[in-house]
Order: sequence, then structure tokens, then C-alpha cells
Amino acid sequence: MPELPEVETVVRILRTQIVGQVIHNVTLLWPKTIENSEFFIQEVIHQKINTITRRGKYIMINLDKGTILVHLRMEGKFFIKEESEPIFKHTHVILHLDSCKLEFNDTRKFGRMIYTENANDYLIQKLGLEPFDSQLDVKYLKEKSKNRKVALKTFLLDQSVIAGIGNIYSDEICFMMKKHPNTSIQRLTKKDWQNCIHATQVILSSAIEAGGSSVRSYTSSLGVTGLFQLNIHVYGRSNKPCHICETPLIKTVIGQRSSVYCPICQKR
DNA sequence: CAGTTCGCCTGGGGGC
DNA sequence: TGCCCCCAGGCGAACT
Repeated sequence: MPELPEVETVVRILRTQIVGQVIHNVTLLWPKTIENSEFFIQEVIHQKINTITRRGKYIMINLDKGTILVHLRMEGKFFIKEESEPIFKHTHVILHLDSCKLEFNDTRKFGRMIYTENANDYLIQKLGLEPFDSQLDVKYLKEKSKNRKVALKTFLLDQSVIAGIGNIYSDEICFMMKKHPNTSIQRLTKKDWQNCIHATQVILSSAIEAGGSSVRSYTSSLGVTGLFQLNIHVYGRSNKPCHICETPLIKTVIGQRSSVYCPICQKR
């Protein structure tokens, strides 16, 4: 399930493979994958891929006039293949390029693509700061949490606060902060928020360095599986011993999401 | 307005 | 072996 580090890994691989190529045609096999398919197909054909960047969990394929925004959601992935190769099962969109085809493949069909000429405007209303933005400080988080009463974990998953954190890393961040994921954000001290920023940056940057964690079915573009399971302390480890105190980890549900935490190390 | 729940999807796994 | 049901989860829509 791609979160920011996995998306960054995909962006870096795509960048080396398809920048500079022209989109000659689009095959759409599952219409809902492209939100504005008629406009999308009409506009992207004959445009060149100039750069590929990332904002939050969105991949930005920047063309001459506009941008293809891609959200992988849970299982979206790209494959770069020879034009003659057979289409994979679960491929929903194919971009036909100069020397290859780019297949967007997504078992669960949750992934989305959209073409827009105002990508920054589109993203700015959905997304908060990047985890590594120098403006991400205690003051910013205090302001964002003002008048809100949600659990710490729910707050971390809110893309309009910090963009890019998903269910794996939100649990990991809470663990590193030594805070119960259900802690009300109103109870967090300045020191807690400082720890939150630190934990977020350490965990996400080391995950990027590792090439994205490989959990379940996640594979990056080219079908390359993520290198290894990055130092995961709590996610998916319910009933297993805490890496610090060996107490069995507890699984619960917070804001409709499964959450795992250590009942001893993580205080409310 | 803020918070909560539901629907979108498929494959894997547990129970029987 | 086969069938049913539950689960995974990001996000937008529809609710309270």
C-alpha cells in the first residue's frame, strides 16, 4: 500500500525511464480509473513528458501544457513494457509512448488518474505541507489542530495537515513518539509535537532511502519489489512482542483504520 | 463546521 | 476441495 516513500520510489524509477517521451495514444480499459477520461485522452495525446515529480501521495507527470496526476491508492502500480508484450491482468490504462508502453495496473481499481492544466491549484486545496517542508513546525501543527478533537492517528492520516502519511507510517510515528494512537490531539504538549515532526521525518526519510517498504502486494514500477521490510515496529505485528519491552502489541480500530500499538510504551 | 460512516474493489485467508 | 464471509485501506460523498 503505497505511502509517500513508495510513491517517491516509483517517481524516481519512472523519471529514468519515460521522461522526454511523447504520448502517442491512450488505451482505457476501466473507465473509472480516469476521472475526466474524454478530456484526458483528447488533451494528452501528442504531448511530451517533461518532468515527473511528487506531491504527497500524488505522482505528477508534467507534460507540455498540463499534468497527469496519478494516485496509486492501495495497489496501483506501473509497468513499463515493450509494445508487443501482452497486457497484464488488472491493467486499466495504457499510455503508448515512443519506445514503450506504460501500463497502469491496479487490482482493487481504487487508483485514479486525472489530467489538469492547474495541478498546483488542484493539489493545494487537498494537501498540507510536505513532511520535509521547513515550514512544518510546532506552530503549524498547533494551528492545524486548533478547534479539532480527533485522535493523534486520525490527525496524522489527514492529508490536509501533512501530506503523504498512510496507515503504516502513522502507526510507526505514534510508536516512535511513545504516544497511544488514540490520544486526543488536544492533550499533546509542545514537546510531543516536536517529537511528532522528528518521528515523521526520520521514519519517512529512512523509508525513502530504503526504496519504500514492501508490505503485501506492493511493487514499484518495472515490477521491482521493494527491497525489504523496513524496520517496522508495530504495523501488522499485533500480538507480537514489542521491540522495546516485549509486551504483546494490541490491535484496535481508530477512525475505521486498524491500528497496532504497545500498551506499555505508548501512553495516552 | 467537524466528525463519522459508507462505498468503491479484488484476492487472500480463516472457518467449516 | 469448495464455499462463504471477513479483511485490507485512501479518499470522496453522504451523512449526523
